[in-house]
Amino acid sequence: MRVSRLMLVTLRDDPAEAEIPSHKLLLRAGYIRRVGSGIYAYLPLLWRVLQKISTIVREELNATGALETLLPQLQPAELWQRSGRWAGYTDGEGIMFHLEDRQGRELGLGPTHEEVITALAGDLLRSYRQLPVNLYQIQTKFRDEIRPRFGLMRGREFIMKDAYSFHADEACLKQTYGAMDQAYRRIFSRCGLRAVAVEADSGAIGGSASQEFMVTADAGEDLILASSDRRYAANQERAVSRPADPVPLAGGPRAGGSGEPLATPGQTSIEQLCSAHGFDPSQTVKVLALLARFEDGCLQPLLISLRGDQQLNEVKLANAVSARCSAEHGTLLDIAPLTAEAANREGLAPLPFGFMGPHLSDAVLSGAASWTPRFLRLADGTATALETFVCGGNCGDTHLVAAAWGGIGPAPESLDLRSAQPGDRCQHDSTQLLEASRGIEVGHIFQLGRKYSAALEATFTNEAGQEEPLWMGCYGIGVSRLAQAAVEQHHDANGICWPTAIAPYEVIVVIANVAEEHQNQLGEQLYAELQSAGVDVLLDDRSERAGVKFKDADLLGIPWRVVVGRGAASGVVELVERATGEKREFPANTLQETLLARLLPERSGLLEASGP
RNA sequence: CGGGGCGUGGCGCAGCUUGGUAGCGCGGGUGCUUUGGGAGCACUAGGUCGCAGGUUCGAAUCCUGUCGCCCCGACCA
Repeated sequence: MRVSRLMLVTLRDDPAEAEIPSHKLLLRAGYIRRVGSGIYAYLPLLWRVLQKISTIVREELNATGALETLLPQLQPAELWQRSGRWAGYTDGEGIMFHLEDRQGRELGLGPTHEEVITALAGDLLRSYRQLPVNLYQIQTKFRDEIRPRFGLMRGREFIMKDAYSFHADEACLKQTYGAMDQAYRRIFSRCGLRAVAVEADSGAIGGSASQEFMVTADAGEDLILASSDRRYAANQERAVSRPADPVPLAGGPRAGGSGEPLATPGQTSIEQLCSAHGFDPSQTVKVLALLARFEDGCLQPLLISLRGDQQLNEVKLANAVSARCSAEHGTLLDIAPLTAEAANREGLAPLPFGFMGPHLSDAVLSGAASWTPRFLRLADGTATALETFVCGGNCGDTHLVAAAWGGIGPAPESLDLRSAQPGDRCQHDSTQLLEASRGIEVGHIFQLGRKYSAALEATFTNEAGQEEPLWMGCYGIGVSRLAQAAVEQHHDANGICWPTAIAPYEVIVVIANVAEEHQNQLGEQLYAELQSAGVDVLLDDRSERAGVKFKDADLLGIPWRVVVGRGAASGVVELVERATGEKREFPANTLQETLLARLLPERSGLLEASGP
């Protein structure tokens, strides 16, 4: 391709709309244009990148025996109502764009395809003899994101590879899950990305085991916690650790465990309480009042106890609340702090905010207009493990010192609700500490189990002749996000440095001065030769000054640059490697050999990392 | 949705406090010179100052409303 015909529009200044390097560079180098919030045009250069990534994804998935397909994006509401996700995905903070056709039928624009694929699988897969099957597609997904940001990182329309596998039993599912894990590692490696696999929460999709693939980058939206020996890595949403030991409260329980009242005027936070009376935060129990809202309209007050020095992990809490209530009340829509104003609107007497203890009576909820008049009481294990502690006295300006479970009432149900923090000791080895880094989630694999197949009655006949729901897995890769993540990981002050395997072009031949006939002729000749050797090559034939063309070549990030300039008359050209800046001069007639020797291994991708 | 910010030629910005009819840099076009790291000179085209009301003799500037976009939080490939 000739640069003069490429519709190349590069920008000298950073566009005001972009914040992070990859977003700025993709805009400046003419790879993308914003059409609306979270909606981008993939310009010809980026489309080539996306196609190269897609090819790698196809090759690796096909090698595992997966089948490519293409499913509809416009999906009937009825399908989603059957799986029970229509309400959750359209009400509340639902992410599904939905519409009505002129017959008044409701339709959704696919944010994911579990429903469609499971319905099809239920139709087509009837016998264990047909299993396992793994289907995938690469296409645009639509999600009404609460806040689109960072260009392609979180768009409302984006390209995703999604795959769904179907199995006769769980062992087979685990086998395919493992194969996908390996395929994903090869895909990211071939794309030139440094990616790490981390344990993850399953989120709205549900299911049991799940693992995310994170491209490490400062601009990443997720916090990864990993042990220094690399044997453990998890998303903070999911991460577990050993909490620091509490500082024991001297003297044991007082007043038979019901605690001794202490005047704490205006001391509504753990910090204020501790600094006023010399307590350590780990000697206290803090109590959070929250309100869970469900699909069926149920509003369930929550009373959560945590050790004072710990932070609540909202993902763990949401999972715990769903597990206890969703069977009766449907999808958990959200959990929000229970505020004084909300309590007032319910017609309740004021709650002792800032002085709540774990034994706050359900009586404070009696007469509530719409809430369930009983707290769901849960506690983190660090709180229930305390023999004695300081907690709120359930009336204004009073705390209880040296209270104990049993003395103030029974301990709530105990589970892991705390956020693991950088610096915490690891569970697998307490000499290892968790270290934090940031990551961009580019892939996520799930063992879904039978959630969707049971809901949509997608069954098969097993070896014993009985009908049972299919076992399912699902596996996603954010293709357009991956392209931007690659830029985030591979750029410098002058522009993008694409890994060769996903670069839009592999080589750019720059004619320094098109007015010089020698240069022109030699440039054209090299361009033709590289093309016929199967190289993806650009020819910068524009009548710009050399400096402009060099700047553009660097900004675009083409891995190899061949400069046809002063040496052209004597048949000498210069070869420059974008990533390192390394320059070497060659006789033009040996260029192709030298270049191909470098290009061929780079093209196949498999990185230094997985090396010999 | 809560909090913060911004809308002025294609892009990046100034002007707004203290109203007087719009400017700078980059980019575009033409010509000459230049030609290995975003060239120089000259000429030139291009803007209902997001939109709608209001105040005023007069509004980019002040007031009200509205729309759009960006950043921080909740959502996720």
